[in-house]
Amino acid sequence: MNRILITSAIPYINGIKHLGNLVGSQLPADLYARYNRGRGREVMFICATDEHGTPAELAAAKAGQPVDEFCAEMHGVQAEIARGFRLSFDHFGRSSSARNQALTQHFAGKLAENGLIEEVVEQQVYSHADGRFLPDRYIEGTCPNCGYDKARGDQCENCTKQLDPTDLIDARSAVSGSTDLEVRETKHLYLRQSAMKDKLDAWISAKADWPVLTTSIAKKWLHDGDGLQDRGITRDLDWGVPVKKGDQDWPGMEGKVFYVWFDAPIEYIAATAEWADANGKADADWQRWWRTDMGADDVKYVQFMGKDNVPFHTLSFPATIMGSNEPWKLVDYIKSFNYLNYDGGQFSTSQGRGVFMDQALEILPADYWRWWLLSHAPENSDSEFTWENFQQSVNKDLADVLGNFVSRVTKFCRSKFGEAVPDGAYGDSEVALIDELTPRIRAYEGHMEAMDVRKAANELRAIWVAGNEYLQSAAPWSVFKENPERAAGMIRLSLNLIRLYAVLSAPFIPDAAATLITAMNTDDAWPDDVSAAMDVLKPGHAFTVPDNLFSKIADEEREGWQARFSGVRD
RNA sequence: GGCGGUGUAGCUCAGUUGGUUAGAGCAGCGGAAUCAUAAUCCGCGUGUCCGGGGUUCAAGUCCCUGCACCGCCA
Repeated sequence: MNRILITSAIPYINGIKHLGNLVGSQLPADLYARYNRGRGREVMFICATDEHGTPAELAAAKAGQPVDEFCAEMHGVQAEIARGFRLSFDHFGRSSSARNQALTQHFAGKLAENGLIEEVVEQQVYSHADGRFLPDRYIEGTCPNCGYDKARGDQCENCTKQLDPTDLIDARSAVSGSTDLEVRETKHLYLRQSAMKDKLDAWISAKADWPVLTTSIAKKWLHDGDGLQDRGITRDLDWGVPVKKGDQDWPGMEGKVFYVWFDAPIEYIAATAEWADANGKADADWQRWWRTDMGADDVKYVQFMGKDNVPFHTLSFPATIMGSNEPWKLVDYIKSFNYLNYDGGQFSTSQGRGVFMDQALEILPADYWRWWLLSHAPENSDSEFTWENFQQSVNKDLADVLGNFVSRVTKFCRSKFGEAVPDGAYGDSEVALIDELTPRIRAYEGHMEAMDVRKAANELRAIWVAGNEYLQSAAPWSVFKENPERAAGMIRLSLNLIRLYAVLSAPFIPDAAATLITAMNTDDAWPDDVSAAMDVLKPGHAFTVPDNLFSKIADEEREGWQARFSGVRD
């Protein structure tokens, strides 16, 4: 399979994500995308904003904007931050697109045709003042249990008791404060996931190579209690995909929209169609990624997400795909992540705790964050961000080991031989280094193929260290005094090593890699043959000495950030 | 209350289907070198693998139990 389809869980439109969100989906997805492109494979890397639902409506109202304008603006903000982190999406779509609307309605129609949609009448609270139905959590009142006066319709945060909105005393709308509420009957559509339980179970059971985090969460939902439950896929809202059966009206569902979790994963497909539209491509150009009857059988499809998104991607979305009875591409591998904690607690969007993506970029270039986050990715268990650890790791790995290697080699060369690759033969120590590097690079590739992010980072670091070890024992600065030609061979190898590092490191630290490629005045072809790769830069090849790749984080800086980010975001 | 997860060196973490003296990076200590961003390289770990039982020739690795922290659900 030389075509790889990669999707990252799509971030909600409401606000800017924190570093924990980033490392759980978009960043490792980008790492994998860049690696595969580096290996010469055809990659389609898709992400988007998840724009529908009540939180977006309320955030827009708070900002005094129509919800569509609000989303358009926030999409722009998130896209800009993604560029700042060098997330190399082929397309960053929007779940509110016409493409997604049509596809979502199409899937709903097919599911209905196949008897997988059930219409259910239920009771829900309607607010006359707001002119809308209110989700349970947007109804406030006094808790009948403990008397707390800001209990929510789904749960009292004070005594943690689960509530029904009708339990609340003096219930009022959390949106407007109005007490003019009424319980009304309303009809909703349910996706009959329970009818597909066995099929999903068999599918998941066959995925022995998936991370246990992924399969264990899926199995839990499949087998816990009464097993996989049907889920409502519609809501009484204005902002969303209107409920339709394909392009036909759906009697009795007028004025309702599909619930976000139904339309959000369909956006992976729709965003690829958006990509085609944006680039003047034909439908066949996106369908070859998604329709197994149009070439997608040759595609390897990998999804990246945090563990909170696993149920939707292992059960709900596959139920949608399978239930359509159409030849859509199912996911081949789901890479899931645990949570990243922040300095002893959790990152929290709602509480504004931790470092958010825009703030991170204000402080330091993307490469610093990319390197630390990926080399500490929460793969096997939750992991922890601390400022001391961040400072030490980044200073040591990036500035001291990699950056300083480049600096010492290029500056030594400039002072003794000038800014061109010197002419000198390779001896035993150079061959020995190549012999050490070759299995290391193969191991690095293996970890990248397996999406073992931390292991890949560790191997890459070891490859950087090998250069310093070599240089230290070869000691061209000493050899030069007696045998300049021998020293020239050592430096020629070291300059080629810099090029090698740039190529290998690009998925982790793309900006620094690009700087090195430019400085070395060379290309970024992958080192399939390490020996040959050590001979790309020929004697006489001109280069320039780059500025220091990474400046170090000073203690005072770290302390300042520590203080600045100790509280909550404004 | 139920279910699940985690608990390994000062810190962040690896430890495959139970099998030799439990590992890595960072920090710390000692040394070498001086090309380089006072960077680099070499050497140095007697850790109750949370506590307590148990299975086994053999357990960080399996079972039971207690404790701590964290999730999810009622």
